[in-house]
Amino acid sequence: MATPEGQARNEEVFRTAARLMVEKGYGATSINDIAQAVGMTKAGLYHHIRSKQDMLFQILQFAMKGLEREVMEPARRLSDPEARLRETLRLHVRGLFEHGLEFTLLFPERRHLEPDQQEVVTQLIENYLQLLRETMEELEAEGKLRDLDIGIAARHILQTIAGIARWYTRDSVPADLLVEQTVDFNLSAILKDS
Amino acid sequence: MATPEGQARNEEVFRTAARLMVEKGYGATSINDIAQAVGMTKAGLYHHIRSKQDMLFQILQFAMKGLEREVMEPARRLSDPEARLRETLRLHVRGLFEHGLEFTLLFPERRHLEPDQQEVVTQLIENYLQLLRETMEELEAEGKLRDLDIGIAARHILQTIAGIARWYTRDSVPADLLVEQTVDFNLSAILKDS
DNA sequence: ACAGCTACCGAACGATCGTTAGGTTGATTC
DNA sequence: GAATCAACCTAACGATCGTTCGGTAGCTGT
Repeated sequence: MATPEGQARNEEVFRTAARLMVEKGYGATSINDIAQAVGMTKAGLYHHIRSKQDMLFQILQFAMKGLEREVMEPARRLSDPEARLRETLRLHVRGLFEHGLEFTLLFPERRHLEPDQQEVVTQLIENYLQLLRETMEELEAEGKLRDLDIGIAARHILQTIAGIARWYTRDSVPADLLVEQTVDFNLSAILKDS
Repeated sequence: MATPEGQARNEEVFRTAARLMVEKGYGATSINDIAQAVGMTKAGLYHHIRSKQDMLFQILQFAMKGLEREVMEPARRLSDPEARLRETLRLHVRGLFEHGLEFTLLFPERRHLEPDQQEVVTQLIENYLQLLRETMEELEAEGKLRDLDIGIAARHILQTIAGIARWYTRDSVPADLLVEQTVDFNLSAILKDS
């Protein structure tokens, strides 16, 4: 893994594994499947990974860190809560198929991890929900929010966006339209009409 | 299966299998797991089922038919589109943990079925989406709908509701509040404010 | 030229997988 | 009371699972 091309190969392994797991599920994706997809034997794969379970952990961490880096961090720089929320949703939908954000679909598969690993992953998603809730609280203080339960609304917003990766195909709908529609759907749901 | 208690046992097998599959995923739920959970050997299980794959098919069909019977059919009896949509969402959330509607969480696992079985299951969900779309078209004709893409909105609505079964626990939020909040969230998202 | 290291491989490990064959039990039917 | 049948069982099938062991080819620094 020290050499550049070694690191590239390593990344290819994890990326391929993540893609297969999204397609077929963690349990249904065998080590052999992954090895064949990158053109080696399963014994060879173990030069790159510690175990199948650890690989899932790495992938989930990678996905969640991507969410943090590409969505939450840039959005947090906006002080106006409405602009921040809009930017959060926009970046999230926009980047769903970049930076490995689509691998967040594997989030439910965290049940295959050890309890303490599960907690790490759960905490990362909890951070995202917390960002949504805090922003909604600010909106409420400004009198812009509808009368609603912030915790439930945050879950619903996350569901609509994360769920896109389940049904969306590039040719069904233009990406720009999808982004616009999804942002508007969620903002209309929680903001008072102005 | 002819005797009443035999049919009850049969139902217990499928219900237990469905519950385990929701908890652990189809691939991670072994025939042995299911057999032990209902107190028999895996050989004994095969008196009740044709195959593991067929069992998943039966469960998915059962869940989708429940959606049809308990949600779509009663809602369709309402002629006013806004009332119909409200009733659809209310019945869906309300009944999420009854009539086996929570087993719709297994919908993504349809990838483990044969192609023609997959199509049957996909068609049943498509019917639900179609009901949402048709109702929204009526609302649009009445001028009550926001300017939005009906196809995308239908997906988002379904995601919010179906996703509830992933995170909801009875003690986190009162059921009545959940129903009310979810219905309002989605209606606010698509209806013009009156 | 030799040591060391990365990136693999073939072969095998025990465990578990879904599935089947063949048998036993106890209740119901004629 | 013999026959039938549902509802299980034990035992085993071949296949596949994740993982490990003991190599080896090829490059790199000395």
